[in-house]
Amino acid sequence: MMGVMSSDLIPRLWGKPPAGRRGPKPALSLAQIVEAAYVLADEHGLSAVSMARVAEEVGCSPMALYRHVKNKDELLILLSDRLCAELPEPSRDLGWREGLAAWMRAQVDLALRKPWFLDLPLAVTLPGPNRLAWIDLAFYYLRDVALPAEEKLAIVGILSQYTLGEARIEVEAALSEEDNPFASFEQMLVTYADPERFPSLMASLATWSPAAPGERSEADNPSAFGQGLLIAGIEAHIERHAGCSGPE
Amino acid sequence: MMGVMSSDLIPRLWGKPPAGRRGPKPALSLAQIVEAAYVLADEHGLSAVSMARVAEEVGCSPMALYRHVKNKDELLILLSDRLCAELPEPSRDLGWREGLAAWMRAQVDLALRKPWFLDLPLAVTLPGPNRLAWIDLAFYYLRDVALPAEEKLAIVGILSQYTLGEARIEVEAALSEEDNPFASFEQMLVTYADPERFPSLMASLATWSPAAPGERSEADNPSAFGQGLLIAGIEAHIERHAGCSGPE
DNA sequence: ACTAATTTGCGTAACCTATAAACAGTTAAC
DNA sequence: GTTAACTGTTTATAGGTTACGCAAATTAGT
Repeated sequence: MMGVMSSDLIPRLWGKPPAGRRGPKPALSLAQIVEAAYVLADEHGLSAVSMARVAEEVGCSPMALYRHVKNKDELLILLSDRLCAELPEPSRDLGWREGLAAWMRAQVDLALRKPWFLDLPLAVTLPGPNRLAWIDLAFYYLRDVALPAEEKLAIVGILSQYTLGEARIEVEAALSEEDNPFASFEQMLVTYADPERFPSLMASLATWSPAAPGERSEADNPSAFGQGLLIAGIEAHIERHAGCSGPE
Repeated sequence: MMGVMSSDLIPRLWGKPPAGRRGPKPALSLAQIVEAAYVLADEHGLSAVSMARVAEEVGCSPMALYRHVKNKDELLILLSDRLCAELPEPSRDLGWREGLAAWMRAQVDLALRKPWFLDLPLAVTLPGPNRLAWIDLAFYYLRDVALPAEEKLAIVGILSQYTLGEARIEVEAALSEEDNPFASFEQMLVTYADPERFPSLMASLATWSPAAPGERSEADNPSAFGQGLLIAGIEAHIERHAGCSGPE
């Protein structure tokens, strides 16, 4: 009957100690499989990570992988947690503002270093040990901020999501070097944007100088704006709830 | 050699008038294909949207579709813009705060009505006419806010991204009715969370009462917190830049 | 106008991928 | 030893996509 929960993903994420093993010794280990996928993604992009290719790499039949992983999506979740192990921890001597900013930047930098990360179909990835350690770091920076755990969790979630978007923009910009990341967006606008159809948008954009190539509008860090906005929001929220930090 | 740009996606998104057609009259129209995909997704979920199934629906061979869309991903982009046509426009008599809140809520509500929306592999979807109209609405609410167009664009992007995450949470919660959306997250924590390994996280979570089922912690709107945070951030940014709204 | 070149729409065949199902060999527990 | 639990393989099916071929329609050349 196996009243097992819908997913053994969690034990697999955490390298569950194999229970009462009865059958033959496994020739493959999960770590080995994930590592093979990692190397493949790193060297040939995420598209090279097919079950067949991974199997070939570890020397087994493609279907053998399914004894260790429920399906390809699960392998990719494991892969994404594996990637989190590559995040370099910023200094712990930072205030929550600078700390979180560095925390975000490290993630964008990782995406720049491993662009295939953004090809992962993430959605609602359940964090594994490595990602959870990264979240723990965010909580470290927030340690002196007087907010309930659930709000901190929500904040970390929002920052993560923003970071992902920022990473996408920067990676795309880096790939089409010298080319504006909004190139296709701009082209679309100039070709089809109809002031009658999109009046508010066009009115606002009318005052926009599209930033000459090679020149950065604000600082040399285009993500500064979004980051600042989010940090400001957190600040405002903290101040607003400064007095009511008593229990209940 | 056809120095054609990498993508004819844009013309396709905008229902490009077919130029100097030379060959036989098309038996299929793009709109017809997208509509078939839309109906399939609506009735049987996104997994029912396979090239073969769509082709069957419009009465042609699977490969015929490739004369109208580059690949399945492009079909899905068209589909996602088609879905944006279903967004009901909130009242225009709202301040920017309330307007943007309603704008976000409408998107979450759409996701609740069409859960398959969240299965779309979106990433960096280039907006089509319908989505652009929706963005225009956001700019309408921001019309009296004195910020440069690029900052407004960044804000809208951040709100969109947050909304998507919020939608995911609410949809998941609605699917596992009565069940905590963080069920697996919580289970993972109680099983594996090690205070030595994740000290900051566990310290913060130690003061967390996991909210009894059926009870909502804050208001009956769990998204209030994130929305409030973002709106507060925007407010703070506006105030900070209140005086320097002059040109350059 | 008539033909030929060209361009376009669609189908067939073939390949790769993911994965379900059935199978076979292995080992520990009884 | 028998059995149950487990590992990996073989086989089969469905879906996405490329290569290619034929037919239709439009344009050019005469």
